[in-house]
Amino acid sequence: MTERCLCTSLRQAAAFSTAHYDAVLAPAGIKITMFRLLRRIDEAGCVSISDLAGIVGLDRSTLGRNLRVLEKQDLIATRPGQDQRERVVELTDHGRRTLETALPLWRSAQDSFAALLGPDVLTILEGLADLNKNQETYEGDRA
Amino acid sequence: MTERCLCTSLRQAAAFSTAHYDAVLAPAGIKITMFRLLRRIDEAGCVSISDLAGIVGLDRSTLGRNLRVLEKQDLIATRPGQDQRERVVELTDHGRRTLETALPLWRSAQDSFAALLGPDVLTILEGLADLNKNQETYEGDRA
DNA sequence: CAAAATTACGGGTATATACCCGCATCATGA
DNA sequence: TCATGATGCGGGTATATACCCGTAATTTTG
Repeated sequence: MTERCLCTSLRQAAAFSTAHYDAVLAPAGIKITMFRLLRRIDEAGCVSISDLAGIVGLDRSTLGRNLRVLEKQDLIATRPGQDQRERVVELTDHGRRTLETALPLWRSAQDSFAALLGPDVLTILEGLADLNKNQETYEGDRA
Repeated sequence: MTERCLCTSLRQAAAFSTAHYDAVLAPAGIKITMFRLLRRIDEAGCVSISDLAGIVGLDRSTLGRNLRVLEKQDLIATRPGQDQRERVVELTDHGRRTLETALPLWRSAQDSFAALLGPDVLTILEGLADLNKNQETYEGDRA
């Protein structure tokens, strides 16, 4: 019985949780990763890709590709900003409706997952999310 | 301040931890994902892809692709098994040496990460890894 | 024993992610 | 004002992962 790799445990737990949220969100037609982006874009209103990347803590190019998928599904729209280098992102109507459909589903996934974990684990998990605080420029707000 | 998504927190924590382990393992020329596979293959001695997939809890095709990378780096060798449908995997000498180089590095990554988390979180995290127990056929052994 | 079901694998495709590089565009300072 | 440097973005490529499908081999069963 080799000692468990903490990193591997975390990765597996993340994969498990992702599958759980994805399954619950399925009726809305989006997955947890995309839900997260939509929610952040909704909050931000109208952001550049780089700014959003800072907010969500993703690489800019990663985010760009993810956004292209969302755009193809007509969930978001992008257009050049005042600064012609920027592309500015915002939700479409369809994106807003999708987000509204997804929100109670997310709520339910969140609650059932929290119940599965139990209160102790919950507290810990919230703390875990702050590991990244150093890396990320993003700060203060929670999600 | 929107409520944090537990799934996203977990995913971010996993990403952070992965970066940590990868950085520490870098001198050995492998990442934590590959280290994990090498270690399991070493334990198993000589397994088929499907069996190994069961052990590590990965999709067979995912594992197949990962193994191809390891094979290209001459860390493992594959050959057809007695059952001609199977491909059987084992470490090469280079793979074994790499694993030996990597082990103390992993140890160090594990210790520093554990220290970063603190004992409470540690206990929790070990429990988290068992979330998958249901999904996975894999059982009993730890890593 | 031959037909049918099962199993093992690879390939295609998709998601989610990162890094590096090049090309625009903007901002600055000589 | 205009060269130089910084910034924003996309593309190329790579890793890590999954699902589905087709093909080949084995096992089961009638």
